[in-house]
Amino acid sequence: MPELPEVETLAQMLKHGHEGHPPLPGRRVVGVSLRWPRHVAEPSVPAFRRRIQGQTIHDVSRRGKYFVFPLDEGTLLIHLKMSGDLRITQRHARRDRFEHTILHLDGDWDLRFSDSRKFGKLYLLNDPDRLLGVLGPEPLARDFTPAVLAQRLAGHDRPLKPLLLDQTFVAGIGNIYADEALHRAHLHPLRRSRSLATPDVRALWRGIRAALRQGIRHNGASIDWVYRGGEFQNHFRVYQRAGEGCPVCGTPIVRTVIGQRSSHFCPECQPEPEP
DNA sequence: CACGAGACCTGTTCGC
DNA sequence: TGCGAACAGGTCTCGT
Repeated sequence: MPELPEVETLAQMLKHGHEGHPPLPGRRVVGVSLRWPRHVAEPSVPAFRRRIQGQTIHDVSRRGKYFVFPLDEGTLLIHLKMSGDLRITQRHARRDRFEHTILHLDGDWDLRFSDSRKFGKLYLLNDPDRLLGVLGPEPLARDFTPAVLAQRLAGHDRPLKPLLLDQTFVAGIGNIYADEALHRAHLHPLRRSRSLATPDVRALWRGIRAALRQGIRHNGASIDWVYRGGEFQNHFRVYQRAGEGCPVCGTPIVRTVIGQRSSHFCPECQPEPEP
C-alpha cells in the first residue's frame, strides 16, 4: 500500500489526531504485544520489549516511506512495506486478525500495526540515520531541484522505472507514483536515465512532484481493503488502467513487466526509446 | 555497477 | 462450486 503520500497522510493523522483519536505525540508506551515477533527487525525482541517500555513518543514524521517516532531515548522507525497500516484505537476495541503488533499507550489507547503479509518492520535505533541516511533526497523538499535530479540521473545508466523505485535515488516513490510520474512526464519507463535532455528532466521533475502532491491532496490511495480515507485511486491516469483510454490521447493503456514489477503507460504519449 | 531471480508472506481475483 | 494460477502498494540478498 504505502508510498510517500500514504505514509505522509498517515503520519499527519497520527501527529494531529484523527476522528476522535488523540495525537500520538506525548503518549507513553506502557506495554507491547508481539504476535509476529519478526516484525521487530532491531534490536532483539527481548531488548525491544525492554527498551520501548515506558518511553514517551515525542513526535511523528516521515522520511521516504519510513515513519519516524523520536522517543526519550532512541528513535522508533516503522516501515509498512506492502500491506502494513497503522491506527490508533481504544485498548478494548476488537482486535482484527492482522493487527499482529501493538504498542499499548497510556490513557487506554493502542497504536496498532496491521499487516496481512507480515513484510513490515520496526526498528528501535539509537542512530536512525544508519537507515535514513542511505535514502535519496526527499522529492518534495525545496532543495530537490531539476538540477539535482539532472545530476543524479546522469550518474546512472538505467531505465527510469527501476531507477525511480530505487530508494537511494529518490526516497518515497513506489510502483503507483512511478507510473503516474512517468506518464505525466511523457517518458517511457524504459528510457535510460542518461538519455534525458534538459526538457525531459524538467518534465520528469514536474511529473514526480505533481503525482506525489496530488496523491497527498487526495489523502493517498486506498486499494482493496488496505488503508482507509484516501481516494487517489480514483485519479490514477495509468496505474492499473490497462486497456482503458489514456486521459490525454485516448490510446489504450498498456501493461508490461519491468524489473519484476508491473508497469503501466500510454504507448502514444510515452514513446518507446530506440534500443 | 547493472540486472535478474528468488525470498519473505497472505489475501483476493481470475480463468477453466 | 472448486481449484490452481496470477497478482498485489516493498525491499533484501545472491549470483552473473
